[in-house]
Amino acid sequence: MRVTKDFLRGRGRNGLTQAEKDVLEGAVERIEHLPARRIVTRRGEPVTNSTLLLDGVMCRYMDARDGFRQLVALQLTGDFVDLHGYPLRRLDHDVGTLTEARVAIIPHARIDKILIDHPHLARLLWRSTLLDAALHREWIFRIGRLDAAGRLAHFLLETYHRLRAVGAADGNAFDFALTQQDLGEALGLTSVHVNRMLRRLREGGMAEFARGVVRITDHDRLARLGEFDPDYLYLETGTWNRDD
Amino acid sequence: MRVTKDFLRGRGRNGLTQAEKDVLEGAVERIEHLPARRIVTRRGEPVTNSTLLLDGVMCRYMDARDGFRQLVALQLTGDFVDLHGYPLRRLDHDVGTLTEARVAIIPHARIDKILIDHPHLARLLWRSTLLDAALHREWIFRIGRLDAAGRLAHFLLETYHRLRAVGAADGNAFDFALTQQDLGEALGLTSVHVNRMLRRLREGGMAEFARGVVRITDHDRLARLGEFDPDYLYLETGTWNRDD
DNA sequence: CGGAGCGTTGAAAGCCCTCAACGTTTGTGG
DNA sequence: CCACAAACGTTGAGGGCTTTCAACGCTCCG
Repeated sequence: MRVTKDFLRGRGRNGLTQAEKDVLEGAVERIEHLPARRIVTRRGEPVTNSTLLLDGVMCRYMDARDGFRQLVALQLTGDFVDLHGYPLRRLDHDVGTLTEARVAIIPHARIDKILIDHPHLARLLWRSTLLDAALHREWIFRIGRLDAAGRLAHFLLETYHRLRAVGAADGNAFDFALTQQDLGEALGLTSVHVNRMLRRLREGGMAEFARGVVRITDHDRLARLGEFDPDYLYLETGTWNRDD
Repeated sequence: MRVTKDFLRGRGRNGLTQAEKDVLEGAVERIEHLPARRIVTRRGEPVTNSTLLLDGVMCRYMDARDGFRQLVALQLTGDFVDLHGYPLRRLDHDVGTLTEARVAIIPHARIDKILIDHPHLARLLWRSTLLDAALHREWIFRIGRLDAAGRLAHFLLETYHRLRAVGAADGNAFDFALTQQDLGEALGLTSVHVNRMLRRLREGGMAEFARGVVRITDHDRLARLGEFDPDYLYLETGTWNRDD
């Protein structure tokens, strides 16, 4: 089984030729296991490898003066966590794990070769970094324009659709080992208020989150509350994604 | 005079060879003039050209149900407004002008050729889209973790440093033809509260904004208030020298 | 010169935060 | 298997920041 099988899965992986999948797989230098709640990269450090997340949940974040931190991205299975470090050479944020994680390490020197020898694959690598940017934009919208309940609704649906694309959502539920504090750091809220809003969603019959499992109980009303439209995820529609 | 002279100016343009500058200049199909307050591209539309902003201020934004909009990016001289539309093929947000603008149109077919023939230039184009992503991340931080005065301070400094990089800030002042409503749409605030916070910055002797001109009167205190560090702008000189 | 858009200011209401206490779950060592 | 501690989750009360609503002044331009 290829370790890169979930890269762009459900989001344009079908645009890769078999040869390109082989090239990408061959670019992996090694696999690493990371414990939960570990800082992986600090902002400003020069980076020479990029990291493909195979399993687990990681995040990118920035610290505020008051000790709180703001998540700027949540990385799930199949995501390149820091491919943007290839053109940028250093990162403007920290990277860490939230759960235990398994990652594939890809040296930048091998991406150099891809740019020269495989321009079409290079364009898809570029594209994958821009899917992250589209997520960033939606996060700006979510924090800037939605109230607390709307932000939570939007975030849960975003995560649900992303996980479904890589086959990690089972029906209307998915495993999600984040704390209410984590949710608050992603949404610009306190954990106390996240707790209250989760209760509101639960009592409204829209979504439940307990013991590391999220269940979407009324997708339509949740989407209306969070003004959620999965357009920005650039998901493939109608195609079934086999494991290759 | 090259129309692409401000592309990556102050932010890595020196990494371009003369030949690459020529290639980029040659990729321009035509120049267009746009009036102020015009919608240029609507979300979802397929895009086949990319737009380099030569002069003026443009923005990217998303509409909320309540009629308000959230800016997700502000584009200044030298910015590619929608280069991400090249790998993505369609946009997940609207694009519009705030002031009159002059733009260069670059067909995607010509970028295809750059990817094949000029991998190093391709990497710098990729990089320029990731500089936008770094701005997105900082916007998430700003809206998610700073109070209203901090957001405003941070935003004014960000704009000041970006304009300085392309030679469009004169000492501690720069022309900035936005309304307080525009600022609110960028910062997730109402125009009324923007007004109050501008007064606070003015009375605190930190910054002034009147008649389309911003003046930074105490860079250090403003930076402290906005927790601003220009690191994420990836400016070439690394300097954020005050001119006072 | 009149109107529309923008800017300014005040008062009141609402959303979210802070602080605090307590209950629940998880993990660890005896 | 139990005891215990630490982390996480839950709930209430009060306060603060921002919004809402409203009114009015200013500027610019047709």
